[in-house]
Amino acid sequence: MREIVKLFKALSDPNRIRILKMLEFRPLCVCEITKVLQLATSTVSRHLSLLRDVDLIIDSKDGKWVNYELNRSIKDLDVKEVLAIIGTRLNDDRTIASDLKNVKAVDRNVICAS
Amino acid sequence: MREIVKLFKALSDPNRIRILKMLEFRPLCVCEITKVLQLATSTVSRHLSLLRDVDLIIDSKDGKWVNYELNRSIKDLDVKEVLAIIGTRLNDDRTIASDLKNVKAVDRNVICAS
DNA sequence: ACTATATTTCGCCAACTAACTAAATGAGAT
DNA sequence: ATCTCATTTAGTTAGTTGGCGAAATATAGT
Repeated sequence: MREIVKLFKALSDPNRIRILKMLEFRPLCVCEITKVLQLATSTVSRHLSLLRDVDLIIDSKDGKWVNYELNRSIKDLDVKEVLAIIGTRLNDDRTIASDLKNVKAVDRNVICAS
Repeated sequence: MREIVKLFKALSDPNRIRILKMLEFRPLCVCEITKVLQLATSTVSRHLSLLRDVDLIIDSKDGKWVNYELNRSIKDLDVKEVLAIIGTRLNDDRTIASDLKNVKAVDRNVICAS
């Protein structure tokens, strides 16, 4: 019970949904996500650790960057299905579409530390 | 976006999940749910109106009672799928199992106004 | 070792949530 | 009309959440 509630809680924030939809396109580092969402880095980091806590995403170090990506190999059925729901939805949402455009344009080597 | 976030928010509370699982068994009035959850009536009423707001449940008047039941004829795909997820989960959860037992034993004519 | 950059953690504040009690509303029974 | 009971709404309070900036941590390059 506690787990599934935690999962839904993780999904009940627009910025976290935006992050998941961005990660559908490709793995991203914190600063790239920060750039698109226009939030403080610390805020984005907090959102990401929340999403990781419920296994929706996984992280891996890459030099000074931390890459976050959707956890596509998850075994947990709840997470799997919820991720599938998110995947098929919101593609015509204004914000989501705009985010996708921004993600495609973003390059961590150019954008971070600016 | 706002809608799907609202839907997940509605599901991110243990008492609301318990209500949904109880309603899987049969339609219930507010006082029956109140009895099982052991919360103030007003609190339960608020939870129910929240679930109704996102179309997870529907209500119908029956004399002095208001019956709440799962909205099984919903068209919205998100709501439909999420309801299906809830439906196949949590049946072995302690609290949920106990709630089911209590719901089966509850009778509005005996229990309400006690 | 020192600097620069990326990320995380901490402490704070404003907004929201879930609980309660009390008051208001609605509908059946006397 | 009045009474009773089920439910909803309003007002209050404690706890949670999401935002920020500052400080701490980690890693790469000089």
